[in-house]
Amino acid sequence: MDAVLRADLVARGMTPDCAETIELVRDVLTRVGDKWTVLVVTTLEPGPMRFTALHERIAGISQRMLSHTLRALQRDGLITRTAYAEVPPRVEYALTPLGRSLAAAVDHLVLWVRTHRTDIARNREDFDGGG
Amino acid sequence: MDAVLRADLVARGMTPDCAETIELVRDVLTRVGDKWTVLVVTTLEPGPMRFTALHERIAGISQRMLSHTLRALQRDGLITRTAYAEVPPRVEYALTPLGRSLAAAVDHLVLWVRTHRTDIARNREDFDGGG
DNA sequence: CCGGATCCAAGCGGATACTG
DNA sequence: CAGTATCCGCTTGGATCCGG
Repeated sequence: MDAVLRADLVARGMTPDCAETIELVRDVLTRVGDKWTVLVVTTLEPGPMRFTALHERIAGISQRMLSHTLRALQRDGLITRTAYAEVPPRVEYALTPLGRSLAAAVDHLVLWVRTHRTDIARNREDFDGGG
Repeated sequence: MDAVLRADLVARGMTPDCAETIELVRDVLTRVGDKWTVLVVTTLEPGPMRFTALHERIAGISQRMLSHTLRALQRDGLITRTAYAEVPPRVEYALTPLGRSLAAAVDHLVLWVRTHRTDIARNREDFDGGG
């Protein structure tokens, strides 16, 4: 991954274990924080869904980005991809237990945002307006 | 913000309130998930710190990105910036209560990563290696 | 000491067209 | 139906120089 950064963190007095954790946290946050991941995961929460169903329900996403996002989630083991040998083809995506547990962890952040969004909005207005 | 996306979410059957929450969640995750925010926040956790101290402790960050990251955090009200009229100039940054509460919310994600990082690493290896 | 201004490279994400 | 390929603009982030 980013061995240089890890070495830097260790040099700052961190244990290698803690440094690697920070790396991974940033990595996970970067993935979850991209444009579509949260929407895809929340859309999958009720149950398995097909590619086209996701494409219809997540209005505004392109086929390319839906495909990329699904593949990234699959790579991390957060969703499963099941292709059925039928005509026409059918592919279903579903959250794994790991994906569900991540969604639960993200829920804490969702709760934090719901609680403090007015604070943030006001802070931004003050900062932008008041200089 | 992204009025189009919000309209899309509402069209999907979401309440405007919930749609706005998802927007803000994505917004916060995007901010927190950038390259340096987590490191800056964790570095500030022990107490207030000067620009140069941050620059030294967060090895690898450029002055430009440190400045940008600090300003973004300040804009959201997550840190304070205190400039002292001295020669040479002295500026101190510190987490606000809001910033501290966000750090606590992020801690859940940190815990999740600590718990499941081996799973994720193995999933990626399987996916990359196994095709 | 603190950072703004400028320039530049890499990657994310969108539109469109095309396959099994 | 479920994607892949190509092209392209925009944003992120780094290097460097300059000002208060």
